[in-house]
Amino acid sequence: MTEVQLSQRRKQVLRIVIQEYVESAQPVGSQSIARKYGLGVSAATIRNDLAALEKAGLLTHPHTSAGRIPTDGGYRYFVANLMAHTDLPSHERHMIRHQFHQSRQEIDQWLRLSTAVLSRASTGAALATSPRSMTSRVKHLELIGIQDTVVLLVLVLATGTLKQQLINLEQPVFQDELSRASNQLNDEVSGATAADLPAKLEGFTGFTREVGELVLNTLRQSEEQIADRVYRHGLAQVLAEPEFADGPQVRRIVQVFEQRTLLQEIYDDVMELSDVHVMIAGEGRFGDMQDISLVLSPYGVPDRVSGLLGVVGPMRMPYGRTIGAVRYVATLLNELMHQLYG
Amino acid sequence: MTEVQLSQRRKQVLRIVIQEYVESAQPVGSQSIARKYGLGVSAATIRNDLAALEKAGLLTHPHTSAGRIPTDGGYRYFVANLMAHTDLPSHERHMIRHQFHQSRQEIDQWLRLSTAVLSRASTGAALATSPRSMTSRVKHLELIGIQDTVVLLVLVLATGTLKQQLINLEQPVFQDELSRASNQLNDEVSGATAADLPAKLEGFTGFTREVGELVLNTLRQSEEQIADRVYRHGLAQVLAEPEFADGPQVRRIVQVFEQRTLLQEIYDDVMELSDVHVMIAGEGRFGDMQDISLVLSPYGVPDRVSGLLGVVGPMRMPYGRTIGAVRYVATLLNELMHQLYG
DNA sequence: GCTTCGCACTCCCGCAACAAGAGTGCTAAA
DNA sequence: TTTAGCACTCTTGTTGCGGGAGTGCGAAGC
Repeated sequence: MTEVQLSQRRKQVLRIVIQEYVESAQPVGSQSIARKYGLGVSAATIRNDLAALEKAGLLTHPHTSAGRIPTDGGYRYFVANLMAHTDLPSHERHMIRHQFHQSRQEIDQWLRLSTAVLSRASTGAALATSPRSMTSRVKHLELIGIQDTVVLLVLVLATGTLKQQLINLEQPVFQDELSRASNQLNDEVSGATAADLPAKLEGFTGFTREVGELVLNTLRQSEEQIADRVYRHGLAQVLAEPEFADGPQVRRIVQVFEQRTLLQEIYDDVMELSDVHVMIAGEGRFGDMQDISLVLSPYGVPDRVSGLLGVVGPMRMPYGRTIGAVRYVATLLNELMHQLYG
Repeated sequence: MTEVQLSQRRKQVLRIVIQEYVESAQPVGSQSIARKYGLGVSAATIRNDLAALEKAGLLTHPHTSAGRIPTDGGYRYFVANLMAHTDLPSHERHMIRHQFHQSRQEIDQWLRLSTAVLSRASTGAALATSPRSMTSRVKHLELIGIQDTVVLLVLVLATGTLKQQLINLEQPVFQDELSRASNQLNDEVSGATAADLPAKLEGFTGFTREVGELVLNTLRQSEEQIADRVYRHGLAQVLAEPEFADGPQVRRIVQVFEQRTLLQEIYDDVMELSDVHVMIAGEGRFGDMQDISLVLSPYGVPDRVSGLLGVVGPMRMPYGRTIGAVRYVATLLNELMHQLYG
């Protein structure tokens, strides 16, 4: 992407337009800029600057005689070059950290809390996926009889993730047979990955073999799917923003918020950088995301577990603050995960 | 609640008004009724009936010269006395049943599917809670070392539900000590309820005792909280309904949809009857539920597990069809749960 | 007593006209 | 390159005016 060259003042003007528009949601005109921010030049000069910025594709105006509003490109330029990288204020950071240490020590709780915190600290709605294990390695398995012909297979992965799977049988199986099978399998299977497993299962037949195949399936599945569970919070808040006042817009953002496939698709992009990733209006790659921005970050422990978390909100978003919040929560989760999977 | 006495024709008129309004979302007037449904009387007569129904509090009109629309009370009367109890058409029932049998045999999957099916079969958004165990009885426990000082406690309840809990230790503990503790505890603890447990823990000290206390806590917690997890689906669809075109209404329904506390509060009401429960505009007991109706049903196995599932949508809702759908899905879940916990 | 007819009345809705206001774009001068 | 001036454009809010749908009511009919 070849960036446009802009004079200092024009950058300043662009920064002001975005700042004002983010605050007020109203198009901003040359006069109000000249009045509010004494740039040492007159409104007419600013008008010229605005026209230039518009020609460069960074601003637009909804109709001939309205003020300017930023385009997708304007926001991108702002985020890439102009934005002040503001960390969350320290008292907020402390409060958040405190909440995390108060919560029960569980991944589930942490992610719930993360989305709650993130949506509160931004103007958007927060999303998080449960972490995916990169190298699914079996730690332990357990077979538990629920009914005569119903058995629950519990699989503990090396990362501490639990997988469960019900097994419906034709014939009743008794607990001692279950124990035998699970002992046999535990000896072979523990420490195995999806790649190792088929070889190790060679020797087994019958029920034991059957269970082994199930373990293999579950293992493969857990490596493929990234968003076993999606945590969401704060949709009501983002719907209060004026850009989502009309029907079609509401449906757009709700769809983005509800669709799990989207996260699946974005996952690889975000994972490549290990930092916060801003996606404005779908970046041309995703369909119906007019006026919607995502601020996403990976979290986890390299080569062990990783997930996605972030904010979905209007394009007119306080990016500095939002990015700061997402980054801070991701860092916090990284710390916690590190303690687990160090 | 003392019900009003209505002539046959007036009941018929009320039924028509509701039916038409549910379809069109437009106020319905005397002429269109007379034209479309030849009741053998003129528009003027219907006008009198409408006036009477309005006096009885079953109808209202938004302004002097508009047609009539049903009130909360009108819908309640309709649901209680007038509604045709329509089952889902049999091909839909078959399709749904088929989907359930295709899905992986897991409670999690079933509930996801239930909400997907319900929102598709109604005009609303679907909700379901994970089932609560009525008598939480420990079946088995497992202690798994994740890191030197981090242990994962896995608890399998008699119902097949899994509970997990991380334990952070001061001192490293080795796997053989974990095995010893879990063997000791399994002997004592399996089959125990929250009531039995304290007595059984008397003999233990140190690490083993500590874990025992955690088990007790987890057990108690699982009996208290009803909505460990809430499944949701189809919000986008319900937001397409015309009554949710404006901002405040949207926020209202999104809040109802997102709030878990609401389900907590309604739970007991719905559990008392074992059938579908219709709540129109909050029934005066809940605050901000203008124009919103809930159709909820309990599901589960008596005295073993129970959860809640249903639809939230506009008050202007095809109640017959929706109730039929909720009832059918609940029945299906009951069957499946029965196979597990029968 | 219920039903019907006729008719005046009310209120919403859409449309057009209009004025005010905000902001632009352009030209010419500093 | 900046500035001042000015005409132009477009939105927004207000007002006024039919048209239409539906009501409410009195009087007549069954």
